Amino acid sequence: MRIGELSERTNTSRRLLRYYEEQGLIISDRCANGYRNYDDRLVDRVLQIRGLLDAGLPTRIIKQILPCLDKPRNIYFPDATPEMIATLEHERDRMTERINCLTRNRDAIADYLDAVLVRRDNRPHAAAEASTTS
DNA sequence: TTTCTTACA
DNA sequence: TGTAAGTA
Repeated sequence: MRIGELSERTNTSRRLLRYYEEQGLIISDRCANGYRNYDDRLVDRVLQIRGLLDAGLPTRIIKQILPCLDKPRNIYFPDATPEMIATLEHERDRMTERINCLTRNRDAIADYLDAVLVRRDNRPHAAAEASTTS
């Protein structure tokens, strides 16, 4: 498929797809006219890259660990250099920290929402609620 | 019409 | 990342 289709299927701009390729995150072959041609499997790969990017990983790290995250991973794991292990452990911890941070902020927002909504429900104009309660 | 590259914000 | 220009 050409870049336009991959773009639609992954909800990723053409600009970004070319950038990912430039960073070595994905590859493509070229048609006679110079147009990029992508394998169907790139759809999942791009989605995975976006997920990693959302998780806060920089593209240079993603480029390193992407091959470690491929499907038939557990069977063959020859890509376990000490450096790679260290990188993965570091990123794993970073993600955990990020998750904790997100959790705290989500809870803070949830608490605020609860307080605001409860107060609103207890207001006098809430006739139904008031009569039922008293 | 779609894609390409390069360059600027 | 988006957008513009000039092509093929």
